[in-house]
Amino acid sequence: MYLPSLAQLALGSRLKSLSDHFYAAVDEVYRTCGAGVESRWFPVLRFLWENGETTVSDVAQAIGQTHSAVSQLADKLVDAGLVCRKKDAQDGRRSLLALTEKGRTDLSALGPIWVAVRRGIVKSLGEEGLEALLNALAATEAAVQERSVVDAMLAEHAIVTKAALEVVPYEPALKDHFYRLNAQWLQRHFRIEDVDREMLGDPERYVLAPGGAIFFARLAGEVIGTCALLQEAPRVYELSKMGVDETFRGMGAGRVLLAAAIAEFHRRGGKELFLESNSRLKTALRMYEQAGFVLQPSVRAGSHYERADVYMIYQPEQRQRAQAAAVRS
Amino acid sequence: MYLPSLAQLALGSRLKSLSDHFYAAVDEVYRTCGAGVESRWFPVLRFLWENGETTVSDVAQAIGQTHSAVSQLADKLVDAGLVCRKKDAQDGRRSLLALTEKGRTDLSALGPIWVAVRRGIVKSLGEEGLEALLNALAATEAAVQERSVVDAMLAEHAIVTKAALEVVPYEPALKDHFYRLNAQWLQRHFRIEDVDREMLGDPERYVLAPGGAIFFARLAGEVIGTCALLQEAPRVYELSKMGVDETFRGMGAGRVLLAAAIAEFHRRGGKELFLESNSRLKTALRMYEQAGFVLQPSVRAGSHYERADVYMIYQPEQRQRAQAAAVRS
DNA sequence: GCAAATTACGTTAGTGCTTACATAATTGGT
DNA sequence: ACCAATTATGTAAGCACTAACGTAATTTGC
Repeated sequence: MYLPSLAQLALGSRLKSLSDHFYAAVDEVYRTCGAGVESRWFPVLRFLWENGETTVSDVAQAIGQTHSAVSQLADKLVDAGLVCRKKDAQDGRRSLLALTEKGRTDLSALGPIWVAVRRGIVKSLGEEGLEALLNALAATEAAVQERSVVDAMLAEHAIVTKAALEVVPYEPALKDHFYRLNAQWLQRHFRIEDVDREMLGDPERYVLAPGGAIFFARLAGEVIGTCALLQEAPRVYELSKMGVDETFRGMGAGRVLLAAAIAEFHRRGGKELFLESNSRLKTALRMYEQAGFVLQPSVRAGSHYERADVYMIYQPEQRQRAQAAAVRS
Repeated sequence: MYLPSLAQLALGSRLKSLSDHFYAAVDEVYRTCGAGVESRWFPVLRFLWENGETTVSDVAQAIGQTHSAVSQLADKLVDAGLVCRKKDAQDGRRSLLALTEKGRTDLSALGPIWVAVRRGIVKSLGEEGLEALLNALAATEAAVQERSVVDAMLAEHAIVTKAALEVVPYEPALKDHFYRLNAQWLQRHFRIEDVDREMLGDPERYVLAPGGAIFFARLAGEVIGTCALLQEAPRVYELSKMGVDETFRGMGAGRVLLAAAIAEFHRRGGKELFLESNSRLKTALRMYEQAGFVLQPSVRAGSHYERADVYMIYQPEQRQRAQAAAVRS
């Protein structure tokens, strides 16, 4: 399942999907139990049952839909013989909805089914699971009700766009981010190998001490990406451990981190810069290419990683030549 | 807001409503930020962005929708210039979807907005609130995925319909049900008078101690109805405080409770049993009649209740005579 | 007391998705 | 090698809902 990995970003889709599942589930129960109703009728029917004669708008207001929706649904319920429409004597604009005798008896007969629905949900989600869901829903409904979500998003957008993307060198306070940001893509696409765990857990010892460097990208206070430059041998460096938080991709963090690492490589007078990666990481590979890395025909001899099936070397002149050739053709 | 009060029973509607709210919120943000995309496109676009060229079915599978939905959405994305369709060379049936150059650059530009969306949701729901929501969603998705919800509901339905309706006498653990079940119909049709509140709040003192009895109807573990027998004077009893949970009406709970109370009246050697009620409670009155109560021409003198406008006495012989007369005519 | 604004509702057109069906390409069993 | 099943996709029809509009009734402001 892919959607859950998008977390907050696809809430609408996930909620919709769940909603459809529940409607379908209840409809199936109604059908197999021979009840002549549909799950989407429930809020209206139940409201009428509890409140007696009510206007269309009142129902709409109560169940959080438009009056049109209620009006159209009422048509169906009238067709099904469950509800009747009356004109309000006091106010000629109003149309009063009420259960018919048949509606009332049919709903009474639905009792056991509703009980089964309720208990079935409890059973399959668990007492606490259901409790948690209902609480979360109630809280979310409250937040959404007063537009606070939209406002918060727009406010954050102002903050984020105003904030500059900055690259900062390693400092001990950022140590955990080094692990977190790399674990994210490793777990998603591969698995964390022992050699990763060592280095990610103690970057000062395995990266900085041997003459390497680490950079972090920070945006509006959030650490959203990292990248390491490892010293493999005198004047030979490896670009590695590049990770950008999934939810912050596409903001150029990778590019600026890469640029910072390359600048550092030059600053230290390096003469060879390479990287190992995996062919699955398409976006990353494209970015490496654009930065001046050139794909080598074979894997680097004696790689540290199982997952390495791509070997690139930083050769900006050669890349420019290749690009020029592509344009000419 | 009415829906939340329905808790589990209207999950579909509540989730749908929330889903729409989120879609609308994100769309509003996109619009005010001038992004040329719609919130519903997000899962597809994001998936293509992360995975490059993919088939329609793969996308559909990943985002949990039908291939038709993806196919139709792809049409729109092609119209918008964000996506292109290619035929797969290996497999002529397949239609490969991929971001166009424009699509890729547009999505890159969307980064800050996605960040804002994410952070906005965090801000307005709170760190823990969001965490709770996401966890609950994930758990629910898992449960729903494997049909366990439908199966559980059907299983419960079998249990509920097969379960015998049992009547049990009062015990302290059931005290709160006495209040709950009576408050339900009182609030619906009348209001809770002070005399009610006293008795419902402390049945041991006001019902049992003066020589009365209370019964509960239980179905598959759930307490769904109650009924009290009050001792008015030596050998004179009042039937009162009969309440059946609205969602369990029509299952015969009222009838068995009534029978239990009458049996208890006989067991105690009572010689007069009466009740006071209200003419609005049509179904209840019909039930009383069938059990042997006979409507009296006037209200009982010195009634405790404002709402009493019906006075009935338990006279089974007389009722039989009346019935016989009705048959003869 | 009467026009203007508001309210209540129904209707229409449109959207996003589904199911059902149609079609073309591929795979598999014999 | 060939016909039947399967797979991948597109298309059509339908459903639930919304937004937008129209109409009738009521309220408000002067």
